[in-house]
Amino acid sequence: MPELPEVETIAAGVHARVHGARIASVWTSGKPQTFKSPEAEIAEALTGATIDSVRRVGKTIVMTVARSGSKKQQSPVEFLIHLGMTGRLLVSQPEVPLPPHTHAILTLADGREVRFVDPRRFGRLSIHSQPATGTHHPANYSGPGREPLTISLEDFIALFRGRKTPIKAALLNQSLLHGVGNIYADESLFRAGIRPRRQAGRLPREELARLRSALRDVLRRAIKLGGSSVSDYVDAEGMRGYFQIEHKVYGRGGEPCLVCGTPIEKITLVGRGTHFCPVCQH
DNA sequence: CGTCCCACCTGATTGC
DNA sequence: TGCAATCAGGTGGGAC
Repeated sequence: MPELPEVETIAAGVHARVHGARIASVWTSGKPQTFKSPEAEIAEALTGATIDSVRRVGKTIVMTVARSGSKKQQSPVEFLIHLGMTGRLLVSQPEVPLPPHTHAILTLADGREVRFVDPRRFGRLSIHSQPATGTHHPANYSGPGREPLTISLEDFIALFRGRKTPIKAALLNQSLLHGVGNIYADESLFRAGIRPRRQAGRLPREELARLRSALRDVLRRAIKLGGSSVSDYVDAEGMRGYFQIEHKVYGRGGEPCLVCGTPIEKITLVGRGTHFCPVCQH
């Protein structure tokens, strides 16, 4: 479900509400598929720890916790939350009824609950212990991909060099770029005037430059509007985003292009619904 | 290694 | 109305 802007919105919202809070207890659902680390390990690492920060890396939410305690300084621990298609991370008062498909609850010392809810169970939870000292590089949460908001033009162009795959498939490939999913791939290609089936490696640098800035603009604007709520996406407080109002092609198959009036085409590409304007995109 | 395709799940919507 | 088919914001693994 959620792509970079939605995950960014959720992580920022959860951070604002819970950083500095102590985790009093942890409950997990026992659905094995959800947990990439053993549930006991997750519960043990988080119980009694303090939440330092919650941030986004690619489409992954990284909660960093510290276990200050009687023992000497312990290594920091990172709780990784990937939302899959339908995952939600909510901060709720305990009296708010538990939604169906709740798979983990971190109960905070003040009684509030951080809840992970995920009907389709494509989401994943894992725990990651960092070495306390040393010169290791940061954990490779989402593979080697680059962040689309900070990558330089030269590096962006280099990502696609020699690739025969359609540009849309390349945008969705998380080992190239982090955080781009189906909505923002279609929207950025429309804004850059590029057809989704074009071979990535054959796009001239001028078009790739347009694509890079279109992608940045779209992602930044979507973050400003709190993400896209297509069906059930909500932020940490259960609020919907508003970027879907500005979608120009995603979900608009058959409807007139907002620029030229031609019906938007919907095709299947790399197994995903793909929307584009046959006139505005070349 | 690069690329394609399917499996993994539930729920909402569409179509007969 | 009822029920089956189809479609969803993602990823990881196996086949080629």
